[in-house]
Amino acid sequence: MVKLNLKKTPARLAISEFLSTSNTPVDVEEIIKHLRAQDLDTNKVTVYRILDFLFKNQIIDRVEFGEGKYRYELKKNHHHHLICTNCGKIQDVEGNLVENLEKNIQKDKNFQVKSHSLEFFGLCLNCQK
Amino acid sequence: MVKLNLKKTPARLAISEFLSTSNTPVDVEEIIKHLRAQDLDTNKVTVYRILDFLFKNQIIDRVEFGEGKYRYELKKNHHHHLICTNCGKIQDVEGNLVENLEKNIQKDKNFQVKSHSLEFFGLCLNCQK
DNA sequence: GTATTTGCAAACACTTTGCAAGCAT
DNA sequence: ATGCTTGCAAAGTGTTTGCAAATAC
Repeated sequence: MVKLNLKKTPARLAISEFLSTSNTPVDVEEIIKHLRAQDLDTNKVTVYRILDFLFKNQIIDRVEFGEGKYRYELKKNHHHHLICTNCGKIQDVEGNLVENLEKNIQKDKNFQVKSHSLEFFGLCLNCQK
Repeated sequence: MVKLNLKKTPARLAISEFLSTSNTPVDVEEIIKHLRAQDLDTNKVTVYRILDFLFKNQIIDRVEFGEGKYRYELKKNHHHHLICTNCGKIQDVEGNLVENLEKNIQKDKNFQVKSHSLEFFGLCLNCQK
């Protein structure tokens, strides 16, 4: 793991554990619900702060699926997501895939692709100096 | 254009015009700033309602770039975006590209890709019934 | 013991809703 | 004339901040 001044508080341990076992990006509400289920009544603010901490230390990724809120997942090998616009189910697609993507997903995953968004983050020419 | 019960109010005309001439997705703040610049003091709520109207009628797209807010752009041929994480500049990448993507962008666009996100929207097997 | 972490209250940013007044057709 | 559109006020989400109390080490 990363070397950090990380105190192992119950909330942190539980959130890390939850993110480890969850196989899709989760939102804050789901995290709190999970904590409650194991009798941890952690304040929402604390959850945000823990996520912020993990995010800034590059332990987790923060993603958006057009819902107007963030989702979080442990950093792992690069992958994409299949988001069902009907039930909200989120599946991972492993891969460095790039070609005939939608067709293959349609075939291999039985997922009816309606649309996708591909965004790049980085530095434009001016900002690379 | 699409046939709609669309009254041509000043705000709608100005927003449509702005979206037509803007070559990147804009947020609500930018729209309001633009309207003010031409002496249209349109209420923020009205802007949201007009965007909602255009979005629901599939005239515009609504995108998210991990900023915690929405951006809007006229629907057009499929493309991706280059978002500078330093200055916020957004560029379009035309295409049905899928392969060696980052390398090519790096080379052709002089954009230093740090990361990208590729999300698919559609229906999972259960929801296709 | 001490610095870090937490909870509470409050604020903040973005977006949506209810309702009455105003306007385009 | 009338139904669509707007403005205002308010509320609804999701997220962040200030500060004092609690806690891990």
